[in-house]
Amino acid sequence: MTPAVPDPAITLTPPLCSIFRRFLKRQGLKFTPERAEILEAVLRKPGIFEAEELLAEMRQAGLRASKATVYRTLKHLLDAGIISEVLIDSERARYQLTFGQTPKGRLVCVETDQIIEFENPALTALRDRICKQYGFEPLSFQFTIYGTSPQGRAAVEKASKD
Amino acid sequence: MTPAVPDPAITLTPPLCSIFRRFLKRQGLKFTPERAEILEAVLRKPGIFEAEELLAEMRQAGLRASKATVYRTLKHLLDAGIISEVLIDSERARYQLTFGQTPKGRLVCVETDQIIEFENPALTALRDRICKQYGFEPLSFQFTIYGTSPQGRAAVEKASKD
DNA sequence: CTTGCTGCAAAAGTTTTGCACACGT
DNA sequence: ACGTGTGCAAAACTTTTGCAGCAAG
Repeated sequence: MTPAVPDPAITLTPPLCSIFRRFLKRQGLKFTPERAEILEAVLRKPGIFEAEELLAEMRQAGLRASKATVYRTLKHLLDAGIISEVLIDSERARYQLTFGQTPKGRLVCVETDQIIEFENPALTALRDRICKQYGFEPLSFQFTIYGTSPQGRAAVEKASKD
Repeated sequence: MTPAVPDPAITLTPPLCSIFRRFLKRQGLKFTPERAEILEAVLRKPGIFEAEELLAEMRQAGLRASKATVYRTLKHLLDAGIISEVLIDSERARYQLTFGQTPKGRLVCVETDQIIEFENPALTALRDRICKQYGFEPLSFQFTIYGTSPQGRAAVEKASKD
C-alpha cells in the first residue's frame, strides 16, 4: 500500500518554481509568465541543453518568449543556482538543471560524442579535501574526462578498414 | 661536479618544435615560418591564454601572422597535443601549453576571478579508476572547482560595508 | 604543376544590447 | 507614474571560410 507519509526529499525541497520566485523577489525582479514558461521548458529537458535548442522547442510548443528573454532568463536561472553551465568544449554554452542534484562527473567520448554522467562520492570528497587545503568555499565543480569509449574504439577500427 | 649524463627527461622529450614538425609532416602539412612564430609565441606564454590575446602580443612583437592563421594554427597545436583547451566558462576559448606537463586541476574564485592550478595524484588516480569502470581510454580531463577564496570573501565583506 | 599556405575580407554563429512600448503595483 | 519586462532588430564578438595569389617540393 502507498504510505501516507510524503517523501521528505520532496517536501523539504520546495518546487523549483517557488525557489525561482523567491530568488526573483529577493532581487527585486518579477515572476512573469515568460519566465515561468522558460522555467517549465527547462524542467522538461532531461539532460544537457543549449539556449537555441530550448528556444526552438518552446517555439514548437507554441510558446512565444523571444530569444532575448530566453537568454536573459537563463542567466537568472544560473544566478538562482537552478541550472549550471556544462563545459564540454568552447563551441557554445550548454546548461543543465542541477538544483538539488548530486554533483556529477562526465565522460565524453571524442569519437562518438557520447556523454556519460556518473556520480561518485570520491569526487566530492576530493573536492572538499582540495578546498580545505586552499581555504576555498566550494560552490560547484566540473569534472570531465575526455577519451574513447569501447564503442568509439570499435567505430574507429571499423572505419580504418577502408 | 656536473655529470656528463644528460637528463633523460630532456633527451627523451624532443623540443616542442620538433614534436610539431613531426606532427605536421605526418599529416602532410608544412612547417611554415608563420607556424613557427605562433608556436614560439605560445611557448612564451606562461599560463592560460586566449586566441586574440596571443594575436595581440604577436602584433606587438612585430610578427605578421594573420588572425586566420593564428586560429588555424591553434587548432593544429591542439591536434598535435601540444596545447589543450582550458574550459573555465563559455565566454570564449582559452588554451594552455600542456605537452609533457602533469595534468592539473583548477580552483576558480568567482569573486576575484583568480585561478589557482594544482597537481594532485588523487586526481589522476580517480580518473583512472572511473575510466576502468566504463572501459574508457582517457586522453585528457578537466577538473575545475568554483568557489570563493579567502581573499574573495574578504573583498565581499569589505564591499558590503557600504 | 600540384598541393598546401597565407592574408584579407566576408560570413557565420552565438550572445548582448538599445529602444519603444506594455504591464503591474 | 515608476520601475521592470518584453520583443524586435541591430550590434558585438568570437571563430570560420572563400578566394586569389604565393611558395615549396
